[in-house]
Amino acid sequence: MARVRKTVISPRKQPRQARSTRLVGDILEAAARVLVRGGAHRFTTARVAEAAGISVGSLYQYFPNKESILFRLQAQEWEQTMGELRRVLGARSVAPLERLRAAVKMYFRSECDEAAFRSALEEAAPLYREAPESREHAQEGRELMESFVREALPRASARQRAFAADLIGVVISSTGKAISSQNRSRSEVDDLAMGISEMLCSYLETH
Amino acid sequence: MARVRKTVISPRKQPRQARSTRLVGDILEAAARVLVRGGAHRFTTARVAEAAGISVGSLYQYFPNKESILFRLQAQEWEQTMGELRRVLGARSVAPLERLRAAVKMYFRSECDEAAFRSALEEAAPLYREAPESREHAQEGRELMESFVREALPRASARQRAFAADLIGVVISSTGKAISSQNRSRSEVDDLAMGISEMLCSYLETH
DNA sequence: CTAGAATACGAATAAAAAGTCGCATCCGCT
DNA sequence: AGCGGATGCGACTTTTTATTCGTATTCTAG
Repeated sequence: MARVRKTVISPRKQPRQARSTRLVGDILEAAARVLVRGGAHRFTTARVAEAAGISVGSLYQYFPNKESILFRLQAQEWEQTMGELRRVLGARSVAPLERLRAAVKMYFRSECDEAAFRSALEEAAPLYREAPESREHAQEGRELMESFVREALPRASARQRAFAADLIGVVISSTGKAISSQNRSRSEVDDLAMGISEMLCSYLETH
Repeated sequence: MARVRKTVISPRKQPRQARSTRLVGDILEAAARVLVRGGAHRFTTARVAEAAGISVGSLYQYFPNKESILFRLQAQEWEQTMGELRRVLGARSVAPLERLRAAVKMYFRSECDEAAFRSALEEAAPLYREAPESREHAQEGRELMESFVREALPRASARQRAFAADLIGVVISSTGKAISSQNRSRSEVDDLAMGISEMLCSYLETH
């Protein structure tokens, strides 16, 4: 039973000159378009190269395989979203529950506005999820939630806080995925954000 | 822009004799094993046939394509889960909120106990999701939630009820998926079920 | 018992896709 | 200018997969 799925993601070679830096950027942009247009199913290196106006050979100079392109796309998205979440949840001048509400609203909106891209990326997740880099992202998310809960529930036990952080994390991330895969209107999404953050806040208030 | 993805799912031919009936059953059992073992990624008709101890040719006598096998697996699972949900949520002798708690617990447990199968099926969803039969399932689910909410919130407006049903449906189904894909222990899952149903119930109580 | 229908078979076909490699071209530096 | 490394190329190889179809076998009705 050798389950040796070694998911290699790290770039094959660093671009040194200006043209190759541009090339890597072009590949990522084109990859996003290809992914949105055809879903994970039709995402092939040949199509990406064609959409970027380059050859497959060039693509493989900087990406060791197809998965690494998808991972880079996901990583960019993750970085941006995490930055915004950190900013919203860490705003000390605002009451914790207000911050949570704002975070949910912001996150749901981003899932809604980029629904096609996010859901396609999610569909492709099995291809890059095994990479160690992906696990780090998950860990980062957990830490963010824990530090938020530490502030929101300063008098709770560590055990209670860990549970609350897990619960909130699961609810937000999973419903967020549902939203991007369901093609909902922005107003529907705002309503859902209201409802869910209300639920989460009243949960926190009673603990 | 021809988006003609005709997802055909309906069986090619009905089994008439006993041996072919058995064969169809064998295929579905083997398919489940293959899916669990290798994920959607490694799910091929050849592997299914081999695991079932038959030939590909026989497989294609009763299934028009690979997707239809996956759909049948999903449909079986759906039928069973919907039956149990209907039973729990429809138990008139129990208070509505109690039923909701029981339903969440039951659903989460089933996701946890069959995690490998459910998450593999979810991974394969893009292959059969487009079929009209799949949309019917979603509709069925929505109707069940609406009829439950009609009972739980008899005095709410139709608009409020529709929103509550949607909210509850989204939260339960999406967190359920998260659970099956995260390989959690049963006690963790029970705790989450408690937390989430508490949230949902307190939401319903204040409306 | 036997004809014809149903079933089972699996080699063969055709399509698609990942990734490589030898060669041509370009860039920056001396 | 001209050298060496960096870059870009794309035809080609290899692997994998879905699905078909002609043939052999098994069942069942009369």
